[in-house]
Amino acid sequence: MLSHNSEPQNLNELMTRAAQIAGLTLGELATKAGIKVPANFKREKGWTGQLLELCLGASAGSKSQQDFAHLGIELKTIPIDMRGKPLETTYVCYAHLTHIAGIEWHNCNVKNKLKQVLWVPIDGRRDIAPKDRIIATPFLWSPSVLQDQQLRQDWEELMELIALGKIENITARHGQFLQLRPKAADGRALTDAIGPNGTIIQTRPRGFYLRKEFTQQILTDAFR
DNA sequence: AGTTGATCATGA
DNA sequence: TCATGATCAACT
Repeated sequence: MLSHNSEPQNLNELMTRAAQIAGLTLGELATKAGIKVPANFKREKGWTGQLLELCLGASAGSKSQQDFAHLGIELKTIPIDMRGKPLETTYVCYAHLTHIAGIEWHNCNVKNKLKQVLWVPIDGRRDIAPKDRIIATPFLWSPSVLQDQQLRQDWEELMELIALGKIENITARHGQFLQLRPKAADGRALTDAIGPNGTIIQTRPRGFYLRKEFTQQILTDAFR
């Protein structure tokens, strides 16, 4: 990175910066940052998110917390098509599969990550070269009472299955708005989980993801 | 191995 | 065509 912007000191500063990148292509933004855009994302899948972290001044290296911890804001890019529809699900956080006693919705990672999100929609159509993909208008979002309830219901259903040792029965088809899917370097990665009868088993690491139907609603509300 | 940033690619 | 399951890279 040639220019990692300083951390925005307040919400106003963050939103001003975000507004200034709207309409730029990833190529134009990358030039400002002094980096090159990959021809495709077959290898650098998280490149766009990292470019935005760089340009908006997200606290780099500070993992397992919000991108702008002092502001309580999480940054998320979301690929959209010409009509503004999400092209991918949205990763939320890693799912802990053991030591889950005492974790409730109100103090869980999913709820905390999504308290306040700065969404940055970006044209993600694959027939457009990454350098030509245009950044749409970023906006701040917090879950509505209904959205919180929707996520909570899915989360509780998934966590109950995990707690009951049924992780291997969970597929991405569970959950209406929040789903659980593999999240690892490859299929060989393993982590501890609760198995049948409370034994510890090894399974593929998982992560929580927002379904497109959920993020579509967020986008619709934001631009309505 | 865990966790962040995500998109890819194949089967249905 | 599309979502699920798999995968890639960086950093700790």
